[in-house]
Amino acid sequence: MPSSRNSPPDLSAVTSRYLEAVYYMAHEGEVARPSKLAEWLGVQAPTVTGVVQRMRDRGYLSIGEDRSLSLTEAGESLASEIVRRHRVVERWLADQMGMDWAAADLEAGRIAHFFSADLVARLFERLGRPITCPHGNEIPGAGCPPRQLVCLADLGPELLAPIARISEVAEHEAPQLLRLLDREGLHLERLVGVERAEGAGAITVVSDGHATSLGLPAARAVWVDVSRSRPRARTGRATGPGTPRTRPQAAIPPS
Amino acid sequence: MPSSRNSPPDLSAVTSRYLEAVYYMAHEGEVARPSKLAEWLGVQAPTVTGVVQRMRDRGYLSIGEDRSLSLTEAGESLASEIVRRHRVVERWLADQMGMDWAAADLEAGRIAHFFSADLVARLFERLGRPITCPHGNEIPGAGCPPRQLVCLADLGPELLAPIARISEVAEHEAPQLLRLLDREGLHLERLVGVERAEGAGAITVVSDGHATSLGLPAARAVWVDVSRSRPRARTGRATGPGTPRTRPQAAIPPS
DNA sequence: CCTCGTCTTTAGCAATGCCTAACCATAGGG
DNA sequence: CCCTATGGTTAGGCATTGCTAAAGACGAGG
Repeated sequence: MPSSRNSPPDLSAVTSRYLEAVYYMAHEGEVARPSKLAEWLGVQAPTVTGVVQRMRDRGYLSIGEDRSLSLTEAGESLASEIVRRHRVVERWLADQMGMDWAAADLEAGRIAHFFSADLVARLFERLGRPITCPHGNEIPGAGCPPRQLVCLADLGPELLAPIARISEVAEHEAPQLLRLLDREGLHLERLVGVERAEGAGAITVVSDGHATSLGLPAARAVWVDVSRSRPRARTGRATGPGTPRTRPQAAIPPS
Repeated sequence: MPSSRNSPPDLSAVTSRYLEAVYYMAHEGEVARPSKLAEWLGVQAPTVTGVVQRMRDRGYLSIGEDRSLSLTEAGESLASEIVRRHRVVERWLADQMGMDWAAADLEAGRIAHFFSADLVARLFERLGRPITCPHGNEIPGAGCPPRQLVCLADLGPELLAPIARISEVAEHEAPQLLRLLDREGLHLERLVGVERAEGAGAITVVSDGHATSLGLPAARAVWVDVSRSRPRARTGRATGPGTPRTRPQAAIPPS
């Protein structure tokens, strides 16, 4: 029993990060490209070329005619396990270690790759089998019930709906957005509506009488669950039982 | 602000592990040698030569005439911070994640290097500022009160003393020892005494009427705190208040 | 003294992952 | 039609961390 180092190396941390990044982009409807990866990971373009080619040779992803990257079935399955780890660990950091979203996401991205499957399973159980990460992205395999997500940029003016998720990509690219949302009280589960001025390139988010202006990129990063929406009373009183489309929803954040 | 990768590389995980291993050996009175490191780390000897030379060139350790390795002041200080991380994380894994000692030690050794200082500090606080790792080794900088440790192989027959620590080196080299101790009820804080047969190469550990035979290597791995010892009643009744040298000590392990 | 075994180092190679410099290719603008 | 900007790749290094094979060093035994 001399060695334990000769086995074909599992996923390296770097490869895992590439898989994770491509997964996020693909699942947000973006086209994953080498340049985006380079920016996401903070490395130079040629580095990406090399790693991506190795990943292609190993069957984790394919490179399209137009240089777009898409995960193979094997890569997708590996990536979703990686994302699962990331989000479970992130949940722990945010819920039990008291870290803010941005810090928890960053730290989880660094350390989660090294956690054993056993430890992740224990964390998952002890956290009460959470179904999303702290900012609402689903934990793969955790049985998240179906949601109908619409970003604020696309939310019609006649609905109030609870904030359900902050895009992973936006969070990565603009962590200050998280701080803004926090300052403005726009937390998960908060019931919000949207108003638009003529071609202003921005929307106004209204919640409980408080209004906040968001630029379009930010408005595309915040998603509400319209399967739990209610019609919006234009007067500001939003609590009349007027045809609640689904179960009523408290406007206070949980716990 | 284009780059954040050009800075002089911090300690790599591998270098950290080398520092940690040398630290353990030095603090257990062993002479750290390349061959021991190779075994400890599960790599081949030439690999050790290379890494150790690099570490010497960077001023982390010095290589003696006789090939013995000793940490420099800088190396010692880095190592104690690494050990601190390891033991804090280990404590978390054992206390809150329900992992057994062997698994917690292994996992901590793999993941602790990647935890940010901030996260380690948060863990430390939330664990109630523990002063030792789960098997009694001091957490550097945690203010462990002074102890007078003696290994079972050296414990006189006239004393009962509480088990205070299981050697890190022994644990690494013979994890099955931990399972044995657990099976036999020899937990931390358990009051034990020792009996010897003539040159048997083994001792008998007696605790509360229960006796366990330990070989010498194992007997050298288990340490008791004689600053909390009491004289031993030869009859087997060990609970008379006969001149308790210090505060009395319950024989039950804590929670 | 020779030999064997153990420990260590040298030499040489490979995989990862990072970089810079330079080259290619394609899409627009003029 | 050319020129340039953008995005990629190729070429060529470098550091780290592993490996094997082989050589040196040293002590214990015959």
